[in-house]
Amino acid sequence: MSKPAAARLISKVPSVPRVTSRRAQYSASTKRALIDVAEELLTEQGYSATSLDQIVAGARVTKGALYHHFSGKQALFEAVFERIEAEARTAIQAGLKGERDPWRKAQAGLGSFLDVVQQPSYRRIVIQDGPSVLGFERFREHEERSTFATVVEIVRAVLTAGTWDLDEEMLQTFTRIFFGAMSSAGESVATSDDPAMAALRVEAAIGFILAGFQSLAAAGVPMPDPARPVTDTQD
Amino acid sequence: MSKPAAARLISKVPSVPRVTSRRAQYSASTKRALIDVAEELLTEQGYSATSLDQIVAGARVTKGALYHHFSGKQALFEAVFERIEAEARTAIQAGLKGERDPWRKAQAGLGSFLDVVQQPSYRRIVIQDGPSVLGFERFREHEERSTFATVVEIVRAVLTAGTWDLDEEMLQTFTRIFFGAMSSAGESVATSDDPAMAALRVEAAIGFILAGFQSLAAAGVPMPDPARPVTDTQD
DNA sequence: GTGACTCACATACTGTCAGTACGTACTCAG
DNA sequence: CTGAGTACGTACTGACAGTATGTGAGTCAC
Repeated sequence: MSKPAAARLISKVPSVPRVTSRRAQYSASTKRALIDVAEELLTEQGYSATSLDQIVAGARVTKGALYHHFSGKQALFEAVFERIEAEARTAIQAGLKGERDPWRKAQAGLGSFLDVVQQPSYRRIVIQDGPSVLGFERFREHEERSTFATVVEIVRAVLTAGTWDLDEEMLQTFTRIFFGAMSSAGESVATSDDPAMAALRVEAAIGFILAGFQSLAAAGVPMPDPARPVTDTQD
Repeated sequence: MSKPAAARLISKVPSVPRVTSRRAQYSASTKRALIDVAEELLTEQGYSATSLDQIVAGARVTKGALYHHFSGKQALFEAVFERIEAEARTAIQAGLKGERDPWRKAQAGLGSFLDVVQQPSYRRIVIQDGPSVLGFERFREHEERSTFATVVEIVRAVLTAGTWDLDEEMLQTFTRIFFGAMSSAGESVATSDDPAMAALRVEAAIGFILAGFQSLAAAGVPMPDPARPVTDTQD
């Protein structure tokens, strides 16, 4: 009994033209199954508490299959990580759709981010285990390409709307700050007893900070330039 | 040879009154040695890449000694973690000393925080491995008791100086936001090619945000209250 | 001082798990 | 039909966290 049955589940092979072979479909299916099971177990138990034996058992294959598709445990983790982050990115960008005003765009982006960050898989795999398993370098690289890249554009829109002309360095700095603020705030929302209320508070607080920006813009206060000494900003 | 010589290094046993027994001193010394070696190796290699065999070899004891003092690898990590965080806290509070004005206090606190966050041991053990090894719950508990507690007081001072009366919930929210902002900014400083310049940029950016607060305070803009529906703060 | 007792380790072992080496069935091009 | 390559399965190894148990050096009561 239970000879590890490889993948099936390819229900409707279209009798129409052969674009990929059945073998390739089987292969892709087992790879997907591995990622699916891994995501579930990694979310529930975390990286170190999840064994490869558990994963391959859940996917009804053996370690041979796993090591055929992935170079190791970390690579499998990274595949799961990438999928979750990609989903998060599209969710956030979907929330931005339609918003034209930079300030409202920022608020909308924050809202969808606060939704994303409450998903257990995102919290556990991306936020909690991500930096440790991938190392900070690789983690940062992923970030830059996904959610962070989205935040950069929002912050850019907000700051240029404030009529400040900014060099790229300061834009990066502001984005890092806002990104960190949102991550930390999102985490407090996720762990709150009343996430909905906590989310409202976060949105209010960030809104207040943005209002401060608007106030400074209205008053014509210039963006500080750390390249020049502090004393006199203008001659 | 090389029978694992237990701790010595108790150089000057005072012939004066017995406050602790020699045994207790030996014991405390080997415990310290374990924590010292563990901190070094954990900083260099990270948690999972550091084996207990390495640590006990470095401390010139055996696993028996380690498991006598600590319940396991995680407990040893936590001891190291606590010491590093305690040092960070005192360093930050030392930087606050003397500053009376809340706004200057915030800037000073930020400055010392940016110093702390550049230490390899803090970055690796607290920021990178901490959440994953301890789990988010325990990590948060440590945070609340150390650096976070300091930030709460700074933020409270700043906000009350802005003449806003705030409920505790919003204070917590603002603190979370600032704490996250500082952590993320600090990390970008630490990984920067030119940390000194990056630190200046971060200080300028946070200063700008604080200036926004001051501007709102001057204009008499009230603190938003998410408990009540959105009132129009804009023109 | 001397035995009893306990603490602070050391030694030897076990179970678990990531990773590897190698065999094999199945598919597909020619 | 056949050789080749893919997509696995099986069996094993080394490393490592944790445990069970032994032991000798302090410490203390008398």
